[in-house]
Amino acid sequence: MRDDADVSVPDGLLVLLRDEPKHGYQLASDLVARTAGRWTVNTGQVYTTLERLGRDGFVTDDEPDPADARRRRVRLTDAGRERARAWLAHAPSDASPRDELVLRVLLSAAASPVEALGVVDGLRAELLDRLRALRREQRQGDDDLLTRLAADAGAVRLESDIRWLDLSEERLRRAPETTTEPSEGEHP
Amino acid sequence: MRDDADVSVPDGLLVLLRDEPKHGYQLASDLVARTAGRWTVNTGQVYTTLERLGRDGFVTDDEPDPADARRRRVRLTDAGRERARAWLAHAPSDASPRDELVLRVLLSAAASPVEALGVVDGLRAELLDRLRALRREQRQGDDDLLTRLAADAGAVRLESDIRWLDLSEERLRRAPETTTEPSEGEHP
DNA sequence: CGACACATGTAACACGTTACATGATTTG
DNA sequence: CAAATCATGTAACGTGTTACATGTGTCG
Repeated sequence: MRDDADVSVPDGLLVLLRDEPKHGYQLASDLVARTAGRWTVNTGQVYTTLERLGRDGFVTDDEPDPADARRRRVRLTDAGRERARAWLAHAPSDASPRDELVLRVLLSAAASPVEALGVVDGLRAELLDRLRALRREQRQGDDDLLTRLAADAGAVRLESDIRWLDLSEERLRRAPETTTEPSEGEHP
Repeated sequence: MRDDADVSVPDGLLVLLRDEPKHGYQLASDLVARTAGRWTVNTGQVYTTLERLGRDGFVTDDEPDPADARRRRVRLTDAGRERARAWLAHAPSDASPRDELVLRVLLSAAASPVEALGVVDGLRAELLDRLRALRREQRQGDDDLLTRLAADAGAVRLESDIRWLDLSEERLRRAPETTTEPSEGEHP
């Protein structure tokens, strides 16, 4: 079960553990470091997640270092290593069925295409603002590969969301007939 | 609290309730109908969500229809109507910090840019396959505004993900020095 | 010493998913 | 009548978030 689920923290931790056994606190800071600060986790969550990963056989406790019993290192099992590999290899299954932005437009378009045009306008204005702000920041050219990759992702995502809103506006204008359809059939 | 959270089901239900008071089962089917089948909810979840929305003052029970006591209609409060309006008006806060695809590339790039190139290749191949499949389906031209909007969203998203992977590949090729940095400073 | 980073947890809650349990009503 | 649909729920679990509680080590 949970074959096609795309879950972040557990899989992220497993990927980090491929290097070497680590302890919880280190995993939390590595996660921040390796995502250019994009991804922060509450340290506590790391421990509960590790506990579940242990229960499910993806990690085990490493032999404790007698000189430093304070830290509890955890290492990958074979199953854990395989899961990390598979997670890296396969794209998230979801081709945006449940995208928050899309939902807003679809739900308002179903009720009233005219209202939906207003919603599209508002959303696009907001996204354009964000894109401008992001471009301003990026002009500083603060290096670091990871930071650049993440910044690219943000910009590309914003651009494509805006492009989709443009497309949607066109479609909404073109077919604004009575696609209203308030509910079902007034109920039996 | 929960000011900037972007949650789907509760807000989606509130939007659907703007039309008129509805009961749980109807909300579940409306949700499917109004998202062109992209968004399905288990009926049970609707009821637990409605209970929480009621507790938080966003919906209340409508006066029961004595002729049809079987169905329990729920209607928006003023707070609920305002929350629905605000949800429609504002874009999801998150400019992709926690995007599943981005995470895969960042985490593998942090460990080894060379490995990351392989990851990028694999992910792109998969996304290209999906895009081709989606294009094949779309060629049928099965009308319906909502379906088209959702299909556009899927295609635009896939295209932009692929574009980002292209960009990332370039960056990874350009700076493949020793960005390895296994962990921190070998711990104190 | 006192502040701060290191390190490991627990508790409570929100949200989402799957799987059931239980009936009433409609319709073939 | 039997099956499908309508309708309302509960249970168990996974995941994520925030907020604490509790210590140890280091360093100014």
